Amino acid sequence: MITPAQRLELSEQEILRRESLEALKELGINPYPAEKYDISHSSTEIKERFNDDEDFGEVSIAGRIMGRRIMGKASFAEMLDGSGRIQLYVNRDELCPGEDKTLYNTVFKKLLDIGDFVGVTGKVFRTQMGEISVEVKTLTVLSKAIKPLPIVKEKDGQVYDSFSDPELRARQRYVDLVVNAGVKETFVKRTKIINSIRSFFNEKGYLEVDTPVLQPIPGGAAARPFITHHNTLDIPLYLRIANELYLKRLIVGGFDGVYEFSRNFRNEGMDRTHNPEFTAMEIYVAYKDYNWMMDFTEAMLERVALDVNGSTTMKVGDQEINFQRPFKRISMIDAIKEHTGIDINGMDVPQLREVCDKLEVEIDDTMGKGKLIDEIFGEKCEHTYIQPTFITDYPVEMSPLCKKHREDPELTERFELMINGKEIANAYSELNDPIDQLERFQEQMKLADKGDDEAMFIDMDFVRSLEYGMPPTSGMGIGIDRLVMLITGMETIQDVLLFPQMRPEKGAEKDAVSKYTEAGIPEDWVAVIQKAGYRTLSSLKDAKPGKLHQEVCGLNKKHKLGLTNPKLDEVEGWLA
RNA sequence: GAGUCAGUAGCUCAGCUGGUAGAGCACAUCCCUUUUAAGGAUGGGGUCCUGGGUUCGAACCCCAGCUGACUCACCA
Repeated sequence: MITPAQRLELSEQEILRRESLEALKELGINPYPAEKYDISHSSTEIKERFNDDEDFGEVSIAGRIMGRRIMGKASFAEMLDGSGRIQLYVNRDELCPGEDKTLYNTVFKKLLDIGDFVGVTGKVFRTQMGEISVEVKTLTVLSKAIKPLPIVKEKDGQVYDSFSDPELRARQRYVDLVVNAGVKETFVKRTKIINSIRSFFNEKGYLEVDTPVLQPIPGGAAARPFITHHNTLDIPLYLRIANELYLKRLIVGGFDGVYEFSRNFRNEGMDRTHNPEFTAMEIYVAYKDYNWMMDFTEAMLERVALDVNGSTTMKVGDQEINFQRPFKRISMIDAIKEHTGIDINGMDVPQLREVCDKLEVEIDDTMGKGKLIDEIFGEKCEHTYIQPTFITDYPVEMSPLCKKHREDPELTERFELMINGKEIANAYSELNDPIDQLERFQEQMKLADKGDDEAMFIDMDFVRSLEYGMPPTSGMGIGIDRLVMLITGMETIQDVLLFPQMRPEKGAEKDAVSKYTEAGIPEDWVAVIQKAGYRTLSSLKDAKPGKLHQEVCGLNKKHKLGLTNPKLDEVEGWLA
């Protein structure tokens, strides 16, 4: 039954659907049956395998009704299953060969709606318009939708009435996935990308591992962590900002190659490229250096492009990006020289500040040498690298976990991979000198004291592990969400996350029904009073009895609530 | 955190200089032949984000707030 309170809260269409739901039950049809429904084909299988010269035979398919075109005793409907859409042809006398035409006239034409799940069996054929369709012999209601879906129609690539509000799309991803073509495909691709990377690593014999998400010291990156608390231990714990230090401990422990797809958490801003939780993949391989890792990374990405797109080239916006090996390699200092004509090699902090002023690069007083160079690069060079390019040899101050360059102690053996003007991967010859590592951590602490709230914490257990000896190792990290954005051509991280973080939905505040009844207002009328705008008991204080009386009587009539209107003096009593 | 713009029917959006709230799709009723973003006719559906203010009169103007989008700054 639909209660008066529901009648007030639901839209007309929702009420109609609930009434259809009741009507189905009265006909003895369970709108939410428990039994499984056997499916013989997916819609795409049917469309792929249908051949006009052969009898396809009977099929059994199930999915959502996404559109209906009803014409007397014959109708067409569109069914959406997990693989795509297929047209159904529903003929009254095929579906109901006997005298009783209820299933067609009442159930199909009146009680079913767009969004409902049904299963059908029937024969595959091609209509006069040339569309491969299923002629429905049996129809089973599998699940009734009591909320109408947005209707999105499409013809020749032109989309009509698209469900486009970015907030609603992300908040109600289930609706987005159902009605917007291509959304599913993005997420299928995401999984394909991850699977491709995983098989590439597994084929090389590297081991996928799990390391702690709850960490006593949030290490391995410079970022503000989420803090939580463990009751039994009575200690603070942090959600991981990176898994690097744990993977390196495993290299100390004797694994030759380990990797992890790591959900990381950073308590920082949110925008089109940042979500509080995101996925990074990190891999560490013993006895390798960053030159080897560049070759390896190239091979991995070429493989991913081939696995996912079937080609090493892909269009991103106006650009065509080529993942064919080898990628361009250039040192950071050379990149800056190339784009600004200035050779910063060997410059000290005052000189670098001068360069920044000259290039109109914004800086502040807390910035050290590494940060200054990074600013110049970020401002003048980064965005120009459209084709995959390795930028190598970063300043030592920026890379506290990275080994110093074999030829220049001012630099580190680090590379970042730029594609389409953005950083996609980051890799080092890992620092395995425990004494150097401790000093670098201490440098970070000094930065923290200077006000850099992203400087790293010191993880003494990690330093201890290095003291036991870590083989020369190269590690690489890749931002999976951003890689997926690149490969799927999506412009925001929200488009490649199924459930991006959102501000909580806030319903308008309302007092509980009991608060009203305690004040002597009959329960039946509470929802009506709230609908009239008096959502809290206190807001009712200033109400004029005459006006309130008219309002509630009006709502009773308008929404066909079937309540007996109160007398004016009764309403006065509510306000007393 | 700053700036710009937006919030009107279930969805997408009009709404002029302040003067009775609109369209398409969806929905309902009726008609109907294998139709295809089906068609025809008729109809129902609104807290114009919220609260103040100005005004004879506010969806529209002013102020405050809420929510969102975009741009910028920081982080991946």
